[in-house]
Amino acid sequence: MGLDDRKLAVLRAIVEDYVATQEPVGSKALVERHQLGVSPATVRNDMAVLEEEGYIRQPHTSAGRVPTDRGYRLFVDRLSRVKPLSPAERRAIERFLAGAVDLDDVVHRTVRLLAQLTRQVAVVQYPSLARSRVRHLELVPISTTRLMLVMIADTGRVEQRLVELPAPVPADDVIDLRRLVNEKLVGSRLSDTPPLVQALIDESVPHLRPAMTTLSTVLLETLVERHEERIALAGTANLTRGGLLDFHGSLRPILEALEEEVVLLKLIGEVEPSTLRVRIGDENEIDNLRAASVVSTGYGPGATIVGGMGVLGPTRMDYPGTIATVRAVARYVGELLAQN
Amino acid sequence: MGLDDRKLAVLRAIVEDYVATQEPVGSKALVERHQLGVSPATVRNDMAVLEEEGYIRQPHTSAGRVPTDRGYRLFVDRLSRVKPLSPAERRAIERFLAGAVDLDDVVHRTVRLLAQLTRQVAVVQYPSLARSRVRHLELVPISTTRLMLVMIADTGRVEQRLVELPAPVPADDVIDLRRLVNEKLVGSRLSDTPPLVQALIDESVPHLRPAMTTLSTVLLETLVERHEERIALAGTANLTRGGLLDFHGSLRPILEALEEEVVLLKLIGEVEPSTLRVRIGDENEIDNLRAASVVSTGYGPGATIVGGMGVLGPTRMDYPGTIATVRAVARYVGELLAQN
DNA sequence: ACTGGCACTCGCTACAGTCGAGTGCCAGAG
DNA sequence: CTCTGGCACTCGACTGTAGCGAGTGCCAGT
Repeated sequence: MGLDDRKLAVLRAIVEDYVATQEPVGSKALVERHQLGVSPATVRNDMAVLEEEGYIRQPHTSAGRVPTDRGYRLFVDRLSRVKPLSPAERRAIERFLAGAVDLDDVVHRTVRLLAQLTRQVAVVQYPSLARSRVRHLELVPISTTRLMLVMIADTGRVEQRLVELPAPVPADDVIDLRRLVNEKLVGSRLSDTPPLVQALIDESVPHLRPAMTTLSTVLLETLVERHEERIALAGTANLTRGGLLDFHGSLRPILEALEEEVVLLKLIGEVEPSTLRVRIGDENEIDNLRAASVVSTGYGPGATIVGGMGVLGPTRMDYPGTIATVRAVARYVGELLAQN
Repeated sequence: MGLDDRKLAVLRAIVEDYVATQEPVGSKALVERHQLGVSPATVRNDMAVLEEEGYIRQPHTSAGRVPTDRGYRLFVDRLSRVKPLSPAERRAIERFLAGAVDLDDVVHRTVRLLAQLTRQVAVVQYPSLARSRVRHLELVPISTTRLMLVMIADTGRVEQRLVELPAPVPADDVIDLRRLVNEKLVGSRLSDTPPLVQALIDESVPHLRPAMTTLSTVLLETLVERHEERIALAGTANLTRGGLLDFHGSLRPILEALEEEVVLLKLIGEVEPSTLRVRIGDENEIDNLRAASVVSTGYGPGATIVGGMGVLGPTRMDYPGTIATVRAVARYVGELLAQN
């Protein structure tokens, strides 16, 4: 229960040393590397208490201590101070993102940047369509029975889909269709479109109705319900950093999880009003990731949140550093989006 | 030099057994599992010759033999018969690809399919823009000084880019611009556009020239020169299959290579008239992949080739099976593209 | 409440010995 | 000339033993 200040200091020291050295840390080494002002024996007693409370554990009887997931949690919640980014890092972020020409480019650069700065796996969700507004819809005739539907969202995201029309539609009608859908849908949230789309069908002049129905179906099915979310990933090579000591010796489950878009979305897509989320080991809902930790946050222009981004690494990671980096990158990207 | 038929049969047996068991194979086991019709001693003599010629080697003095890259090469070139796909596999391919609604979808499904069937890492290049023809160019005004340029290629690929205009351009002029670029460029190969684009600028009426210049720059820079090629990847989790025995114990270099688009393009993008290419271990130009083999081929509607696809795995892979799968998938995708 | 001391645990390393798979070579048979 | 059986040899894998040392828990003393 009562964890006095020194015990907390000991826990902090253990976490820091273990993260740095990747080896179980013993009482003697601890008093040497940190100014705790007490003897190893005293530290041992504190350690015994910490172990009893489940914050640290011993891999083997004759080894030092290692933080448990619970220990990391306490560390993150109460013991770590935010580690301010170095000017060099700030500059790197700015420089890296400044050159982006495109939304795709922004996302791409961001994910690489995150991976590089944290030396871990980075995940970035494209601005969610559900949270975007329609800026423009374009219909491009490919043949008399085929249209390419292009949707441009206010976040800069562009999606396209081929539409197979039930019957040939002359060029003039395509113009009408384009005008209609734009009039009705521009400015609305994609998540709010279903009723609007229905109205669109109902209000169409009869000879346009079949085409409009197909068009609407595609609009709803693919743009709203399906593809919906896209994800960018980078830094998987960083998983091999710890020489397989992290992740309980097998990258398999991690790599598998990273291949599933759904899983990734779960990881970083659940954007809550809260600013930043840290999930440590067991706290992950996804079984395959029980050996990993995830630091994630939402991003977007101003206070709005249009998507998530995050970083995945071993539970034994530099939490303060990672948190600072993720937060900073998210803010920069948000500012960048706000400019457009 | 003279490798008589039996020696070749021995080599084939060694490759097959080693691929299957992942363990060095000895003379005794060989005669047991294959009907070679001779005694272990004879096989040993043959093995000695094969080793001298560099087709196999011994990991340790008291171990069995393992094929060398050169051995695999000989096996692929002269000893393996094509392994026909099982009907189940054929059906899987058809079913998997049939549901595709979109080019993106096709590529996405293809890469997953390849990874699943071969149980290795799969790479698919999107239809190369350089090899595509322009079907349509669309300009969507975002603001008075911003246009969204959308290009639709005849392969179904769609690319977009934001264009920052040097000065505001009224809506009417946008229409003119659109007409002009479409008149000039539709139907032409992207790789042939540079001169056409130049002509476009020269022939523009003066007041459109600045806008046209910017537009052309973007067109060339981003669509032709930069993004250019896109790549889809799947199955990285399969790298962990061999329990790190493959790949000389470290996935690091492989994962690193797979993160570089440029590298991937080198892998599968160099599409030659030849139908299918197998690069074994050392034969790879990319240092990081010296421990891996790559089976790649081009694909496209009919005889045209619009992109590449391939599979990467340990040198110790099932070449006949992989080759058959890659070839079959590429053909199906080609047919699918031809239908559009 | 902290400290020094001490006995104890147990993983790691080194070393020796055994086992066995696999080889190379050779003499003899076909 | 080719193949075979036999035999001695090599060397990695595995086992068991022993010593080392980091680290602990506990206790008596300040």
